[in-house]
Amino acid sequence: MGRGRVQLKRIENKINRQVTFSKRKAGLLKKAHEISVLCDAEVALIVFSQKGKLFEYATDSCMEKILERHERYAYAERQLVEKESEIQGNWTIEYTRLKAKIDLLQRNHRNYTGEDLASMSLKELQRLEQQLDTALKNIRTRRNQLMYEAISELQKQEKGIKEQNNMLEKKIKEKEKATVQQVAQWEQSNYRVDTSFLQQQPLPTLNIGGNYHQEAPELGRNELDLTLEPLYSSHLRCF
Amino acid sequence: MGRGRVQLKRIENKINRQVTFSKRKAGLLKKAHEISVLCDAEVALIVFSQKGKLFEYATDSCMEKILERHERYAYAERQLVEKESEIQGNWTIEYTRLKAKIDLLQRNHRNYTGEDLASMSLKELQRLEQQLDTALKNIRTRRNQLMYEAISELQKQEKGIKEQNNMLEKKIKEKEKATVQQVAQWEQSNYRVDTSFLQQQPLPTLNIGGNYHQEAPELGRNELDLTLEPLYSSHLRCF
DNA sequence: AACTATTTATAAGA
DNA sequence: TTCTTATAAATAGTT
Repeated sequence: MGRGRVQLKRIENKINRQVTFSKRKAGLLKKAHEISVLCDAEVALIVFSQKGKLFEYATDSCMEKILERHERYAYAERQLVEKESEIQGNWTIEYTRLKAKIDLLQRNHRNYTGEDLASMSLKELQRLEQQLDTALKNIRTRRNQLMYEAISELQKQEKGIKEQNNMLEKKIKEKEKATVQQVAQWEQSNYRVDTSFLQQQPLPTLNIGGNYHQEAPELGRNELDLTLEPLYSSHLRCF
Repeated sequence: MGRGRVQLKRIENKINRQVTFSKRKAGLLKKAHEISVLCDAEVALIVFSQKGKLFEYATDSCMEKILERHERYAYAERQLVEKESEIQGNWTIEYTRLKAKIDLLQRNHRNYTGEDLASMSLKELQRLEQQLDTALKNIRTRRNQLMYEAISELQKQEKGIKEQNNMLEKKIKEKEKATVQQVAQWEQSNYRVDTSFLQQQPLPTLNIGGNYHQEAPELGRNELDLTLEPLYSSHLRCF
């Protein structure tokens, strides 16, 4: 259609090519529109010029709809998008729900710390007071229990240490007794003997016996000291 | 191009429409291909027949590449999608954050109601006890204030009513006095007068005077009764 | 699907 | 880019 036959190959002359592109592009868009109207078809036409400029036609000016239809048709990619937006929707709802929950909890918590009482009725205050009173009783009971346990443990440890001490004392006395007897024997049989080494021999045995029991009591002592320290921890104060 | 002129409107004859679609579709695909080759352009053409059948042409048979380029180019829709998925990412983070917050608040709240104390250390228990004690003090102060206000209001109203009563009593006495005098006068001047109606005359005046002040005290009474009712409201117990 | 009269598109030139 | 115009191409109606 024109003054000469056209071979189906790239037009090498740049100007020619551009002009032809312009003309044919118009024709193509026109024909796309025509078939769309005449034949009730859905058409999407996308053209990028060599320079990268975009031209497009879409039936009812709804390119996205047609492209989506195409993707659904050809690649079932649409299902993916739907799934994503569904998740997104759920998240919006969930988000709102969580926010509301936090709001309520925080308001609630403020009341439980004795703040924001102005808006509460006498009835509500009495209810809150009762709840806190109960809570406080539970807490005191639990605290007392813990303290009692700690004291019991201490007493037990004290008793253990005392017993150990008694035992050690007994051993020392026995050793001393034995030593005295031995010295006496030696002195009787041989007057030249040197008794200076006897002051070192019994002591190691005494130390080894002591190590076994001394570590546990020390740990117990530390634990109790910590729990009775002044108050400073505050992860109940996050909000 | 054809034996008759064609109006740009839907071809009503179904057969004609289908035939025309078939012919024009071929022409359109051909022209799309031609411009693509001749002018070195990138073309994507999507056509859905009325029946929903898909026909497509794409330069270098690479539809997806062209569609992606289109989305990137024309609507910056790609950025939108990215932004959305970014929001989605934020939401995941936000969601986790909120969940954690709720968790902490709930654990916290359970402690504040005296539950789940087993896992708390003595130190934590003491801290909690102190907080609840303070809260309870605040709550009791506020409750006492409210009760005091209610009592004051009642006393004020009581005083008002008493004053009113005194005034009314006074009025009645004056009226009686006046009546007695009048009767005495009438009896002096005329012995035939009927005095039976005099027992009804002053009473209406007394009732009218009373209405003005009696409504307010009644309201005050109800308010106090309500606020002192037994505890049953429980929107502090949502979780 | 093929034919063909006609319309339409467009290459080349201005 | 646009207009003109000669001509190729497309296609409506027909077979």
